[in-house]
Amino acid sequence: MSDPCRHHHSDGPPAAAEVARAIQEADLRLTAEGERMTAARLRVLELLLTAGEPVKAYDLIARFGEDGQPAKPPTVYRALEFLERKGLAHRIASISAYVACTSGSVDHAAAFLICDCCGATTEVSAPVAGDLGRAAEAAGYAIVRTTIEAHGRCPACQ
Amino acid sequence: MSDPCRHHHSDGPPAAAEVARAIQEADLRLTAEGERMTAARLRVLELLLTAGEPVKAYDLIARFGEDGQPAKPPTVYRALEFLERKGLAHRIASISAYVACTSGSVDHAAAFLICDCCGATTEVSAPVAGDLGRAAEAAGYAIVRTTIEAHGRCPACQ
DNA sequence: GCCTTAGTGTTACGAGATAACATTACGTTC
DNA sequence: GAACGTAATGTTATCTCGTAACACTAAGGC
Repeated sequence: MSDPCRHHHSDGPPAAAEVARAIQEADLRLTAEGERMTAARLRVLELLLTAGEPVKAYDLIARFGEDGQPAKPPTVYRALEFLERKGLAHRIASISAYVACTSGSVDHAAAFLICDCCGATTEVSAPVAGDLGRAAEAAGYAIVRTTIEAHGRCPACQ
Repeated sequence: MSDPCRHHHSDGPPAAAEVARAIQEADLRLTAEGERMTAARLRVLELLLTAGEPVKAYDLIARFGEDGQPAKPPTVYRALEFLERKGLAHRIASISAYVACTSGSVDHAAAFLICDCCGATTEVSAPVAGDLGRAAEAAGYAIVRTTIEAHGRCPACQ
């Protein structure tokens, strides 16, 4: 947010019911895959979902304890690593922040539109077969994962 | 480099003559734009060009002095900020590293193919009018800058 | 019950980046 | 060519981000 505006007009955090539903869905899926939704993972996912926008790791650490007690960094970083591996969260490298995944598909390449004004972030699907895929093919690269982030202004901030 | 291979087979650092030519070119262009190619900026650009691949900021700091004396962090970070602003270098967010620009065009969006095996990095032009541009348009975003990085294996490492 | 493995707790530290302020070099104007 | 304003640098300190290492605990398989 190089030039942040004061008027905050994101869609706002999702309702508690939506968060609960997303968590339940994630829980089911993990169980089906033989993975464990532990307390720490659940808490971090909950924080990400509730925020509804990218959150810094140390903000998660600070908000971790229900009683205001912060977590130890490894606790949160481990949970993030797991959630990312499972496609439930993404790291946004250009701002060193993390966001809950809003895409339905499990194994997907993500791309992000990030508003430098209000911080709103939109996840869009990243078709690997597109421009970047063609460039990679031309160069003979075998792509494993991508980081695609566009910064600018959202409709409301223009 | 999550699974680094031992066989190092990048193109190797560019010849001294090439580095010298690139520096001279940059120098001319900056002067024409009324900018100053100061000692610190020159040194950082030289280090980036000589490396021929992404370099961590603290490696630049360590190598900064000709006599082995490190620089102070702000010295290098300021030079990097300047070089990036002038299109002479790029930051690669997904690995927190910096690389000299290998594209001829001055004001360009860059994309990178990064080999997780040998570290070789190829800069390709990032057509903003492509997939990402369409997604942004559909969402009503006005894009200012992009971070596009693909990780995988280069031809030699496959 | 015993064993293996996945996950967590804790301490400490390494790496990445910048804030703040004093000082110096540069080009311009008169 | 002295005075001034601005760009760039020097310096110190600190802040943020992320992980190594090791001890411990919980969960599931046999």
